[in-house]
Amino acid sequence: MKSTINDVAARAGVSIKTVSRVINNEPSVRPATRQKVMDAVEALHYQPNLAARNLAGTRSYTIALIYDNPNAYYVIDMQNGILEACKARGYELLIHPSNSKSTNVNDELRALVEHSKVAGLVLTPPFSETQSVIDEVKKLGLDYVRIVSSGAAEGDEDNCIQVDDTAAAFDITKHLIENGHKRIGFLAGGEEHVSTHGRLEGYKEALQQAGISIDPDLIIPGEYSFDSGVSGAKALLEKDNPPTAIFASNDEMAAGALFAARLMHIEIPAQLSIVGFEDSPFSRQTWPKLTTAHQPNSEIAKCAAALVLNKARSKSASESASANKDAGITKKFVPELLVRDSTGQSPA
Amino acid sequence: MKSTINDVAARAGVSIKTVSRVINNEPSVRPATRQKVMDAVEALHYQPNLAARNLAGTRSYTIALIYDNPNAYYVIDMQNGILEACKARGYELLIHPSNSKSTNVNDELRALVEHSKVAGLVLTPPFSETQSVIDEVKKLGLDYVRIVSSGAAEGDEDNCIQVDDTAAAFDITKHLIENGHKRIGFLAGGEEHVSTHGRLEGYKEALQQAGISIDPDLIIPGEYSFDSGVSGAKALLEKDNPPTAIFASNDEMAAGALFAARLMHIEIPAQLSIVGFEDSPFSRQTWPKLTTAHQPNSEIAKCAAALVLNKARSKSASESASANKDAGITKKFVPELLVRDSTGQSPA
DNA sequence: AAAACAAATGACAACGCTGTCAATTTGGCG
DNA sequence: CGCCAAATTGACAGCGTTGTCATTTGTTTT
Repeated sequence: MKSTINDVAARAGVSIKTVSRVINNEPSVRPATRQKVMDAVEALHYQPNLAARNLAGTRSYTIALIYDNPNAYYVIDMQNGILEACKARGYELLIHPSNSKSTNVNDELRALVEHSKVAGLVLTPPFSETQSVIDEVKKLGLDYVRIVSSGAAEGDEDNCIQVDDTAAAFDITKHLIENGHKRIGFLAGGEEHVSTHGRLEGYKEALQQAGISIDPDLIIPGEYSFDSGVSGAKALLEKDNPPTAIFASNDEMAAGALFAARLMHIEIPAQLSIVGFEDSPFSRQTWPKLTTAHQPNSEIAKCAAALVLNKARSKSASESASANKDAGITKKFVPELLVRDSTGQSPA
Repeated sequence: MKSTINDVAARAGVSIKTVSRVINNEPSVRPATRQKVMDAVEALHYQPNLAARNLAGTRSYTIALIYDNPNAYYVIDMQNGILEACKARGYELLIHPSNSKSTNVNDELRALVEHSKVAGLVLTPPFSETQSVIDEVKKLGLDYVRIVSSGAAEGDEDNCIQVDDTAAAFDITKHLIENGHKRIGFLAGGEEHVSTHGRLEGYKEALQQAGISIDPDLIIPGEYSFDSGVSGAKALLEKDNPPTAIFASNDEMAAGALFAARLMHIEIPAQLSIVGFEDSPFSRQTWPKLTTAHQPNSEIAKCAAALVLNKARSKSASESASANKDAGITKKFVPELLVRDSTGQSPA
């Protein structure tokens, strides 16, 4: 049967409290004793019982992921990353999908906290960028980490994992410019996302640096959806002086743009280059495969979770090495350019 | 602060044990007493503490979802459905993604059960259709529900939620036939999935019933992927006597088929009809939108979870109404034909 | 070498609930 | 009315941890 802390204590010849100290990495345990205990833990394959810990302790061993995102790929990636971090530290994950339209997120948050003791929260866009949600989380006194587009980190950098959309968009645009493109269309994502603005910013910066003037006519507002990509690209391509390249704000839109181009019998990439953003499976389910910026969602989530876990832990009175605590946690990601088959030289 | 069972007991003027009886729906509580307690529960917004329950009780209030499926849409749908059922009954969900290639699922199962007391399991394809996994689950004495294609339910119907792929495939094919199609290509999914065979079966039955002979040349083996859809459709359309309609075994393949057709400048649905299966977001991200069979994954998952929860509960010694226990749980689903824009009259 | 202090360890009571079993109440019946 | 079985209720001991605080052991200091 499963072994308990008593078994370990007996085997190591110490009290259960000492075992508790060792497995919680508390100070005031002699190295020799610590070793004895760890050996016993090893031998018995001991794993602390989560229910007991949650019940007895002041701190909890559960974190929650709150999301409201229609993009299944994104959610799954996030989840997997967080799960990985949790598993490594013996925490449990509570999944909480939420619909910001039909329910009041703040109420849900409160209920969540009251019902299950939760150690911390991982917030993803759009919640992570919504002030009222952030305020509520703070009010509840919860540890949290927000996964946000760089612009939304403000004075809260300690609690953010940032994605530098601007830098990545800059790189993508630069790639197009280096391929001789001078007229580059931009399909913007939803206004409410901070990333939308960041990506546009990067696009503009790259053009400016290359001395190419910005043509507002080539910037089409839209949403992060396939349909929006289709209509945006159409609008662009039906112009008198159409662009030779299109920067779609995400892969889904790029797929739509690709489709629109195909409908108009435009060859990709010979006559038109198209880029996406995110490196979601979408970008591999098109023909040709999309040039895009790889956004390591799973890794991002893993870092976010690790950060929350550290926060929760450091609250517990005694903490040994709080110095290099956050070692190995990247707090700022720059999606990397991934050149595939949808971009090429500008047709002169 | 959060109220406990003691608060409720005090307010209702009974012992905590009686409160426990009421919230667990145990018999032997006088209606009047029950009411008093329920009023107190109501007034105090009492919610039983999960950690305490898990620790104290013999049964657990956690079920697990084990999956190994690359289709993010599918997984999210499943998850949401299960989560809904869990929330309704006060259970918690443990998510366990697994990779059958890199790890041994059976070991993972064992670890899962030993570590966290788990009340039951929801298994999805391909695990739900893998004998060795099923055997292990049984050996561990776990309650489980398998979500399977009808063919795989065998003598285990009590533990299965079935999806009748054959019936749905029959309906889809019939729809094509009714539109005058006589040469219908079939793009098959992965051999290892039971659904693949079921769908092919339905296709054949419909043809036979319509008196159309089955042309093996029109049945192309493949996988449930976009690329497979592209190449399969190409193979079909490059034939001397190409089909006028293509039945792709899922939406992803259908999207691929659509793309291949587009590349060959074939108009959809004027020159060629294409159908998918599943009604995943894929089917709405194509142009034209796909005719498909709606597979209510979220609902299926919800039923599966409800069933597991019932199993787990009925084990607990005292159960009042075990008669109509499974009321409202559908155990067999037939995906429903959804006619959209990718199918039309056969040219000719 | 003893006193004084700090570090390491342990005993024991929670945590909020369920399970067991004993105590009490109820209702039916002679 | 009183007695007995059945139905209802309650007292209390865990479940496997952590937190508190007392105790023991080790290390300085003088």
